Amino acid sequence: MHVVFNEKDTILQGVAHLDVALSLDCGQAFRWKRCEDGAFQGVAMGKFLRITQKDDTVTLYNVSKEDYEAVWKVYFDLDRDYEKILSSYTDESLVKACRAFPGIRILKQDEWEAICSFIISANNNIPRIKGIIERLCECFGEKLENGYAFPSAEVISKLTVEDLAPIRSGFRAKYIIDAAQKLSSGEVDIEKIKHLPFSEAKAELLKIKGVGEKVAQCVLLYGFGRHEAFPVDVWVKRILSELYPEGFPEEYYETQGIAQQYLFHWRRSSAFCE
DNA sequence: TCCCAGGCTCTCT
DNA sequence: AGAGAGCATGGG
Repeated sequence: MHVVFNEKDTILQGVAHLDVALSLDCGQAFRWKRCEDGAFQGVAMGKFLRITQKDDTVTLYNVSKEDYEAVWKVYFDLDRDYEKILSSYTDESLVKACRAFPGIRILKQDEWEAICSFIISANNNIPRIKGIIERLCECFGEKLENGYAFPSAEVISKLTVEDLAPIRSGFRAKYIIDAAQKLSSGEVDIEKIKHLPFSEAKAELLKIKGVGEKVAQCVLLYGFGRHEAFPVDVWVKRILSELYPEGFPEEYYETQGIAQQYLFHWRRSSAFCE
């Protein structure tokens, strides 16, 4: 991959294993919108981004070299060798899933945003998750030039369940507030979690109300970049019972979160029945 | 009207 | 330890 910085934009040429649309809209992040012209726009890491892709050329508009290096290169996981990872998958179903939707990358999202987003995801569907998060940002996030930042844990920690009524998150409101309070008080420490072994990191997240096994796995995968995390929702549960009744192959442990994302998207799509 | 959704908490065995 | 009810909301 070749990266070009012109006066305004950052352009990636010869990109391999990156499908921007698929990665931004496969159920791991909830704040991206597809524009009528096919571009994607959204806010992540406190910054607005407009991004387009044509074949193996990706353009990040109004992105400086500094922002690319510090933010978006990390967010899109561009330093990881997906060719190497995907080619290590020899399992028949997994190969099918990867071939059906090549280019999905595991986004490295903000840790707090991932915690909050996946608390909201509990017993919920993706369109409604997006709506709740959008209202959360519009009501309590900092206004940017384009859109709103994700509100900080500090801001949310001072709110009540009644304050959150406008976002219509239902029974999850009390969990959002509990998470914000535990994070802003330091009872749950993101910096500490980053350096803990997997099971201990998960145990820290489980201290938050509304965070159970599945949400914790999602947070570790999408917020902390822990690719050994393996979230099991209803779709992955179907995959496991249908295709891996003896359990998911252990040989893929280190990257099983990536495998899981391909399988999740494949099982939800019509391609699965073909 | 019913069922389902990237589940969790609480309670009862 | 494991099973089951209840939970807010809205789309199909």
